[in-house]
Amino acid sequence: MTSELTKVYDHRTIEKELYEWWEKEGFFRPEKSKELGIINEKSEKFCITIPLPNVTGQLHSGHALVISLEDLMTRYERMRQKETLYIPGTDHAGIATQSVVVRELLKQGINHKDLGREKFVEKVWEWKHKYHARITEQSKRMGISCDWSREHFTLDPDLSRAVRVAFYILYHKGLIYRGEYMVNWCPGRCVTAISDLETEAIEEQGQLWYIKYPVITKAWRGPQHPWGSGKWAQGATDFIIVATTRPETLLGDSAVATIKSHPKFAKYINKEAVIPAVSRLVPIIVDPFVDPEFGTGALKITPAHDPNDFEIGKKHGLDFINIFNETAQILPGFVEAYAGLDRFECRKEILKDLEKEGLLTNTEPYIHSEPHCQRCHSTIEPRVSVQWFVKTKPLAEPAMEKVRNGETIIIPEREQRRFFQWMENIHDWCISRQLWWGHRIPVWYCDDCDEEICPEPDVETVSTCPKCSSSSVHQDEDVLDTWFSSGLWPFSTLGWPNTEHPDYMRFYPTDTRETGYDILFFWVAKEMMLGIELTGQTPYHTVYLHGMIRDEKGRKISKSMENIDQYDPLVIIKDYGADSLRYVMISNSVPGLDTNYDPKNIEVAHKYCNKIWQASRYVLTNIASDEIVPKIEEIDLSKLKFPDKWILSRLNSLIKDVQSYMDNYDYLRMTREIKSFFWSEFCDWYIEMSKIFLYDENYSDKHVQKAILLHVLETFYKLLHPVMPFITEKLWQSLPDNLKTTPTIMYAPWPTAQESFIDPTIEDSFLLMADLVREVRWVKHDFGIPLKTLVPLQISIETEVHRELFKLCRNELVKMAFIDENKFIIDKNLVPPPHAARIVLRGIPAFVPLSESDIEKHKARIHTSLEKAKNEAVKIEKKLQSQFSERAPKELVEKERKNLEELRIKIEQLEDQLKLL
RNA sequence: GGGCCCGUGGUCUAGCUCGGUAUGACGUCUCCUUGACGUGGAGAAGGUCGUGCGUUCAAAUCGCACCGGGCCCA
Repeated sequence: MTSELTKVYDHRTIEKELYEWWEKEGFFRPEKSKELGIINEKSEKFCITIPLPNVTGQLHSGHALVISLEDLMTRYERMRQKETLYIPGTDHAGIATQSVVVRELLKQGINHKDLGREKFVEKVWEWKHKYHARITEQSKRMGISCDWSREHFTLDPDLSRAVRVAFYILYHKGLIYRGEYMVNWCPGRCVTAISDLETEAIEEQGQLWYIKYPVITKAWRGPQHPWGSGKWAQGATDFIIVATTRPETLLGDSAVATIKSHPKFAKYINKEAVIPAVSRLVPIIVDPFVDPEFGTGALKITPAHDPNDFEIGKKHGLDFINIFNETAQILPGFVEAYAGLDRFECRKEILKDLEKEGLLTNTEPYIHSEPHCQRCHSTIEPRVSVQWFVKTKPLAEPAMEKVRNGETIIIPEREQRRFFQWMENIHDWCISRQLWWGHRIPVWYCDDCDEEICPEPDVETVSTCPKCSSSSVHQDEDVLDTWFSSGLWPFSTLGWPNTEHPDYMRFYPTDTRETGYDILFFWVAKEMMLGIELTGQTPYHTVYLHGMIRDEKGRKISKSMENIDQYDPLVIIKDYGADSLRYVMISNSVPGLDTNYDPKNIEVAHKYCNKIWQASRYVLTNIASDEIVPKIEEIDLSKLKFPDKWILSRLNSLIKDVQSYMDNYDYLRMTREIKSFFWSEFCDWYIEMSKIFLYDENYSDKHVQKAILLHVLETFYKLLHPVMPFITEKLWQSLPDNLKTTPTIMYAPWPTAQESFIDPTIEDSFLLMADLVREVRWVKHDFGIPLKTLVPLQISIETEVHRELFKLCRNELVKMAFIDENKFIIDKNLVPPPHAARIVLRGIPAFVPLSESDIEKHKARIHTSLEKAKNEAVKIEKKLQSQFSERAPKELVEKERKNLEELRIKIEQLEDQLKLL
């Protein structure tokens, strides 16, 4: 075996090469583990599908977290000898991709509408091909162990067929319908309907305008002069005043509403008001929706342009008057002067004219929240239009049931409450989008008899109407919401609708959905609803929701930030390596909570890598290339030395703890404990103690320590592998061949604890020794004695237990504290020698006899610990004097008493020492 | 308007379900060129756990109110 490890850890020389090797060997494919005999027919399986990224996107901190967590889960389960499949893929991202391409074309002076649908879609495909490789390449840099041979794209033929089948089934069950409803319309760049979830409410400083609408009376039968003449309302005597934030919509008003008991306006109920500008006569109605406290207690009703008014309009059978074209410009036919104006320009004009006509009574500032398009940030224009919807209520109930009965659990638990809240108040899901990029709605219409046709999924196109045989039929122009195809992801990627597909039979339902809490409703809810409806099963048993990655101050990370590079995963990987990035992601994330990513942490992780590297170098350089070191199972346990027993005890405790953390998704503690074991126990103590034996020319059983060094390393690599796949694989590969039973650490069996190695007495003895070593070193420090100068030590033992503990660690104590072995005395009731430094540990007095020298430092230190002990004692005394002693559990009181007793002994001994000095 | 989350040494962070001497890291300070590592080793200092009231023998943890930051829904 060779130990050709470079002097310093350098991720650049290992990561890329290893990934290529893994991929080339096909280790990510479940078939490979079968071939190698790692798993068999009886093995359990584990399957997870990636939260599909946008095909034209690029790796950002969110993806880095996703991949870190999911690959951790995947590699862990794979090492647990499960047949493991992690499915990658990408999403066509309808609106996002289309708008990017539209913009790009515009830069070239091409309007996509001029290009036409077919040509445009071709262009988008070109774009897709160009960028598809990017996110894939970047994911690979993270070390993702997914099966690339099973990669999917939502617009590929098989997944498109899944969409057709899903639509067909839901349509014919009546779960998909077409209807005229008010939708969120983006009149900006997107020019399409979008779902509630695609909007975001932004608080804005707006205005509330008070507008007088004249009321028809016997004396005044309506305007006699044209709008804008200044005399439009001349002669009117009665007015109803409405307050609005959107005066331009009055062009589409079809009623004015108030409440029955309105002090001023009640008398106008059932009369008619005249809408300014358009001179339309509309009824004055009563509706409980009107809030008497708000504005004037009267509302203008614009059923076609406000969601509340839409409901009121339907209830009262009002006219739905659309005043805008698709980009929210005023249509002709209302007031010619306004035709073609943008909604905000029109607002200005109309206000000017209202003023002129004396109809604007008041203006006040008003903060209100308005929905904006998440993509292009335009103000949403509510619009009545014909759209396709999924009936969600019948789908939501079974999904909630699965969560209620625990078939699917959501982590963390409070997200479950959020899930229910949303599902209980779910609205029908608008699935049509006025785009060209996506799955075209598989419905045709007959131009002659208006028949609506949703043919069998494999019918490519409909050319004749089945009802009237007309050949004049056309397909719906719209495409489906991207989340419709994403909602099928956990099963469409496994071969559905072919339920005989081997992947579907083996891996469905999948095991885990890992994603951000921000898309619980966008996506997880839809996967659950569609999955249960279409496959009869919940698509996964666990939903793990992670938080958002923010900067170290908790701010959102955005491209426009200063120093954005230090948050860019690609830059981080280049400079520090994927292992370090993954470590930071995993060791700082708590389910459901946002993570503040502090660039400093990446340095810490990188140092950790180097430490791992260096410790491995120590071990490997101590083993000759032709040396055969036995495995742990092969060594004679009676030859184990104290440090060996101790580290094996610690290692097995660690394995146990890690297992429990993994079971509870507590990755923070898992990584923390592995690191502290490795650094503070294995490196700081075991490796140091191993030198006692390895560097002793008279010691002939060095193979024992070597075997243990290798065993601990090997186990440690395995425990850490799911977190840091590259460095662990690299170092694991450099271990002697007889230790390895698999070609890659990816398949090496996950460690299980061997209880028989866990020995509390040994651990206790170690702690005693470590404390004493520390104290002796302090004494040397205080008296200016070089660390390696041997000093005498006398320990006064009172109990057999202590004698036993010291007996165990005697040799190591002498070596680690640099004690003069000839002057090392452990005995009962030792009398303190003159001029000795005294050490107090657990009430065991120990002395380091010294010649008289500078003792001030030592005195000062004793004073400090005396103070500390006294303060502590006072605290406990107070506690014991309170009702604590009567009411607290006996064990606790007892424990405190014992603490106090020990402190008192300590104080006494320290005081003695001060006197002696 | 309704709901949720967060507020812990200079900085970031765990703990809060289920109350019992506050976790880890960075930074700071002291000492150490020890044959894997100075990207290292040995130590130290630093916290009224946002504020107030309450429950309790005991509150970072439970309850209420308030302040500050964020998110979601209407």
